[in-house]
Amino acid sequence: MDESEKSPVRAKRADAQRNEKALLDAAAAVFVSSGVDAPVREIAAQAGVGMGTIYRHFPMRADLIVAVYRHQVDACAEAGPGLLAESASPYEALGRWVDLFVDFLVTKHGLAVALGSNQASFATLHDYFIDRLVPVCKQMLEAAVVAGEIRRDVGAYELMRGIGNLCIFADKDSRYDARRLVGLLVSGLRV
Amino acid sequence: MDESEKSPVRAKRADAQRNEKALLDAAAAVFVSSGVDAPVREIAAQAGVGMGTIYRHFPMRADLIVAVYRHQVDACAEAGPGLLAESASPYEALGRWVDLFVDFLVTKHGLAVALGSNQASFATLHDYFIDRLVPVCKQMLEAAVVAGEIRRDVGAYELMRGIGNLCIFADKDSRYDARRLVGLLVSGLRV
DNA sequence: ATGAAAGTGGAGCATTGCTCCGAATCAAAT
DNA sequence: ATTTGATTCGGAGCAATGCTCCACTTTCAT
Repeated sequence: MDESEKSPVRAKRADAQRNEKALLDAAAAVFVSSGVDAPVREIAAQAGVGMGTIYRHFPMRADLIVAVYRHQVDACAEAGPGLLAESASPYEALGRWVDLFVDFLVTKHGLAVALGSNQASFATLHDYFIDRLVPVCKQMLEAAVVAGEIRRDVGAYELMRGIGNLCIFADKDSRYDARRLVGLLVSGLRV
Repeated sequence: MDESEKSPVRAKRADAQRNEKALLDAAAAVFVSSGVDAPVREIAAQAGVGMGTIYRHFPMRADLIVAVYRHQVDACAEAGPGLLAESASPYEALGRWVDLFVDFLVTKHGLAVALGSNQASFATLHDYFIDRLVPVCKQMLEAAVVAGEIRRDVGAYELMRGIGNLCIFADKDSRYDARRLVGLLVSGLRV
């Protein structure tokens, strides 16, 4: 996967590359302060570009969100096999992996909502999370089933959606602890 | 609590009463077809009144939502003690009561989101649900704890919020079954 | 019947998502 | 260095929506 030389198409213009970088940085900053549902204008202003430029580089809001969080999602996905290998049991590995995911989600204001929403503008985001994380989750789930630790009738997709949902608005209410409830949900998996 | 005769203040004008009724009916209909987050203009149009009239009767969106669903929430709250009395165990009663709540929530498009959101405009809604349902839930939870059926470290408020969250977007994705996941969450309560 | 109080309607402002196209910029060719 | 065609940019402008404000209308006690 070499990004630097694509023979068929001409490389992107220098200013376009600069702007894309600026946009990514700006979005990351704004997402932290105002959540992933911050106004497009705010991100554009922070990056010092016009709105047209945002839509040119990231046609849908989800494209920008994915670009900003891709690394962290990948890291979470890649942590799965390691946990499975080094944990005392598949169930324990699953629990630790889920904690990773929850910690990621609850610190990204508004991300869990966007994830659950089936709006067309968020399709890319939804799909990226699903494509990347569901297979890992599925693997851990199956290992735990084989080990006889959990029930076999819960799918990885459904579990991930449930965890995502439990993280919605978790940052807005001090009386609500998403980690604790996700823990409850996961212990509900036990045979 | 007699609504029909309030001595000190003059009774509401006849046209105002008519409009309030029309608004309630219109809102109920629109909530079914377009969800509780339907545009205010749509509800006004359906009721055949101006927008000013909506805001006069129901200053915040939550007021209208509460007015529409008050009966059903009350019914759910009142079903609690009966279930506790007639079920084989407190835990079973809790499970059945939670099913009632979930069935109510998943059929009201967008309600679960509004419930979880801590926006000021939804404060009344949030508070009404909490005031009405948390005490009932707490009672069942405590009974189940006393019976030694569930762990004692989960609060009623947190559980209700978790259930509400699991119902978010439940109507938008056929691969996701809120009832099943709530069931999982509740079985996670077991000691 | 009448006038004050209560209620109404919808124009209008603010916010936000998104499109569109003339202007600005870039890079290849000369 | 200049030209020139392609690429990219910027932000005005449109549409949707929440909410306010107040001149006008309706009701009702007198």
